[in-house]
Amino acid sequence: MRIVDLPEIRQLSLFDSMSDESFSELMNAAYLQNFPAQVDLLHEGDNADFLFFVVEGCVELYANANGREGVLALVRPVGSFILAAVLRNEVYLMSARTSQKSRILMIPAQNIRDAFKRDDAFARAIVLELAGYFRAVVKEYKDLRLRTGVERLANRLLKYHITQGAPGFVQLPCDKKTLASILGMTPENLSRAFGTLKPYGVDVVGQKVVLGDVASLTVLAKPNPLIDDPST
Amino acid sequence: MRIVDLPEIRQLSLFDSMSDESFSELMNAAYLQNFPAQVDLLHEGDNADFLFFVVEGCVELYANANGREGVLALVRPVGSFILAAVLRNEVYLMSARTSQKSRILMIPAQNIRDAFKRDDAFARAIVLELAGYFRAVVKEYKDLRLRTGVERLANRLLKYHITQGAPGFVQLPCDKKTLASILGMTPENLSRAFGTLKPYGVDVVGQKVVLGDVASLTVLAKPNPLIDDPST
DNA sequence: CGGTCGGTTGAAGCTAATCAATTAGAGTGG
DNA sequence: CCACTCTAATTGATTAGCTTCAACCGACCG
Repeated sequence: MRIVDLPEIRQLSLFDSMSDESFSELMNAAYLQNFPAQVDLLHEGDNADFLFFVVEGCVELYANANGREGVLALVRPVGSFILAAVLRNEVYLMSARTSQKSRILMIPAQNIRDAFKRDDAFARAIVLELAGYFRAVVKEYKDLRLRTGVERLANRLLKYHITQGAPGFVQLPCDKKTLASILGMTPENLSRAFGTLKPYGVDVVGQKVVLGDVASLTVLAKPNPLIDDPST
Repeated sequence: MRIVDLPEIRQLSLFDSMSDESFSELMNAAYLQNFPAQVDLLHEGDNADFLFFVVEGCVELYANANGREGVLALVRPVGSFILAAVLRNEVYLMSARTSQKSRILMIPAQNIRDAFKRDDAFARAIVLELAGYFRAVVKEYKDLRLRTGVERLANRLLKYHITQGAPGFVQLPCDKKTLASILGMTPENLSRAFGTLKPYGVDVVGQKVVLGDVASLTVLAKPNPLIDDPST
């Protein structure tokens, strides 16, 4: 948990143009810690004291209001979270908890802000990172605004299908309760949505899903690159 | 419509740390144009050829999918839009149209990207701008996920009430059809939501709203700084 | 006038959330 | 190996929230 030059961190687009000294300095101030599942790492409203990276495992970003809770995103290796709050030195807008046993890298926010002020290449890398984040949230927002629950599920399955690359097969990234929350619905509703998709060749066993008729599922889902493509 | 040193643009946090030469160069390449209401300025999926600023008037950002349309945001003077797409040199995720007669500043995307590469202060200003955008969308997303239509309307009214600073009075920023879409509901539903709020002292006449009992409206709305505060 | 447009109201239906009950699975300990 | 437990997941019944369709109202405008 000291001066670790984790190659997977060093090679992130955020850091790969950074000088060795600057990067070492950041890493010397950082903490690498293992957490069990279901540990709260930070809570919305807290001051942004650290920038986080998921090195291993999985983290849920979630939020509460009016007695309701919603999972906004899953972060998997190697992804960062709450960069915007750190840079603006404001409070977190989302809470974060480990959803599995996870290894988390924590960099003090002040060190990030110092590096941002000092290192021009780092500042530029942050721009592209933030712009990507921004576009990702806009897509999530459009997904929620413009689609029904069944459509969101269908498109999510097709997205996993493409990224996982196994023809006709999809592995869900989490339990169904969490998936439901990510998709903005209740577990009951997700269960019924899977039922609705059965005639389109979707068969679910635990976290494994068989897509028996991708063509007809695609007709139903009407995937839209401006919502579903991770790259655009 | 040539080399205009619009002071309101020059003083934006995006540009105020930029050198005079760089700023002039940007402005020399830019176009300042007047548009009537209901003109489409750009469409989602188009290449990001320009960065836009609303100098006067108002612009709606909206998106379509699955036969539905939703207004995602209103941009008023002096605000920019689609900065993320320009920086990443990708396609727009949202469409934009004038909702009133508007004066629009258009800066070619390539000039923005050049300035970003060349000017360190500009790159840093962009970071803070993008981080603010990101947080704004996250708030919109939470608003939609965690609140009912009536709650969204109540909180929006309270937000306008604060920003407009007139005790007990609110001026709606657009017609009700557009407001409904911004709030993620149908015009009919918005009309009924206003009806629901009547017992809480909300009286609507055209685009003017009287808040007769801010206290009880606040109890209903349960405003949350992590969703409603523009500053955080 | 008639026409259009923004807005409202009513009725019906759909989507999704809630509540309640049950089933299925994954450990645990005897 | 079998109960026992705990949780995830499903299913059914009900309700809430919202949309849709249709009719209607009033203001503004030719």
